[in-house]
Amino acid sequence: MTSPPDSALHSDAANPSRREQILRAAAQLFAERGSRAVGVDDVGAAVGVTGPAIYRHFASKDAMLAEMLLRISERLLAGGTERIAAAGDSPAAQLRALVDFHVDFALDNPALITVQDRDLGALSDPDARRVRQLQRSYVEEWVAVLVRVHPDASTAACRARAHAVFGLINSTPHSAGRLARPTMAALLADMAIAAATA
Amino acid sequence: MTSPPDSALHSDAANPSRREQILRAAAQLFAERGSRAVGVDDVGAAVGVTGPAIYRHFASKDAMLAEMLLRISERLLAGGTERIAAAGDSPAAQLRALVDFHVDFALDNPALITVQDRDLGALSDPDARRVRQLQRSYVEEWVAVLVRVHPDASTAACRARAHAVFGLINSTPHSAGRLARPTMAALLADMAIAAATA
DNA sequence: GGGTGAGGTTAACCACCGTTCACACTGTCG
DNA sequence: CGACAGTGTGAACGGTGGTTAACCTCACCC
Repeated sequence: MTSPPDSALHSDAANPSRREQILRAAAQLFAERGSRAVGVDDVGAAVGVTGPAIYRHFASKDAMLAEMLLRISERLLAGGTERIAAAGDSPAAQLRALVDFHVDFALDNPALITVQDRDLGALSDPDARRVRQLQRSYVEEWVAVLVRVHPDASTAACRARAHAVFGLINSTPHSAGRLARPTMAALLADMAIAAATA
Repeated sequence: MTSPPDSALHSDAANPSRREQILRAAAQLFAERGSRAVGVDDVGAAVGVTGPAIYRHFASKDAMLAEMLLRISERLLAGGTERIAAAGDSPAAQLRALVDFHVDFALDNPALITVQDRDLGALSDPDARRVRQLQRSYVEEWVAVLVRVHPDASTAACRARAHAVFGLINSTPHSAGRLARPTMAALLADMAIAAATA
């Protein structure tokens, strides 16, 4: 409202639509308190409107959470696919690419990381199924690479390995901002590679 | 009820008091759905009583959660202290002792691990402070060891390292039971050591 | 200039859930 | 036997919070 240039009707990263503002604010609040502890009034207040105004943009509070989690899973899966393709054939290079990608994502979106594994259970059954399917696909990308890194290890072991590496990298929200971003990124990536290749 | 030997009035691990049964059932339910999504009636039903019966054993639902989290933090802190003392002077041996301890704890109590970092925010302010203080003490035990393992690294970096290792080991609830317990324990411990010493 | 549609507001509705209450049952102890 | 403590029950209360309804306003456009 104060800034004149709102070209069309929609978002542009720097000038996000109301809908986008709501999703971002909700992600932040959900990460801090958990989705069930955050009221629609809280989300509204965070973007300067009242609670019921939310319903002009989302069918329900659950739909908001569903869209949030679906987007995260899709971004991770798409990003993983892309990075693997760009990394060439070497398993080590592919692993490094995946690690770097996931570290960047986690450092850029700590709130999303938190919500993703805390509030999955709050989704409706069909939404939860869809999100889990995307997550599974992403995990399997990692597993495929890890199987090539450890030719004599079982797939199950590689899957456990992948989850462990996710846990390591996703610890970011817990050790918030005490280290400069590049330092933190390098530390996490080194640890992740070491754990994944141990 | 089926087993005759209920010597005094109280618990004995195999024959836990009603109070203890409630805490265990609640931990399980809280881990599965999140404390705010679990009703008092659910907890009651899980031990074969109605919801209000809970109040014969706990002052409130929040008090239940508080006791649960306090116990976890205390067990971790006490266990860590004990294992370090028993490990001798070598930093590498102390690290190995901490890792083995934490891996065992996580594999034995996946539900508690989940609740601990998902529902801390649901605690009342004074309870949350107390739990965080215990957690911090436990983290600092790890940091002290890690500082000796990495003499030229900053304390802040070692703290981030500790959180990352926790994330790695605490991934257990996500990769539930596909691997035999000893295999899983060895895998996690090896990865944790590799990450911690990278 | 009046119809239209997008986006907000306030007030009300309603379901759910933590908590309390009044009462019942069962043992033990004096 | 009768008090009493411990534990459980069903019913009721009250707050919270998601959702809907009715109404308003403004930008836009033929």
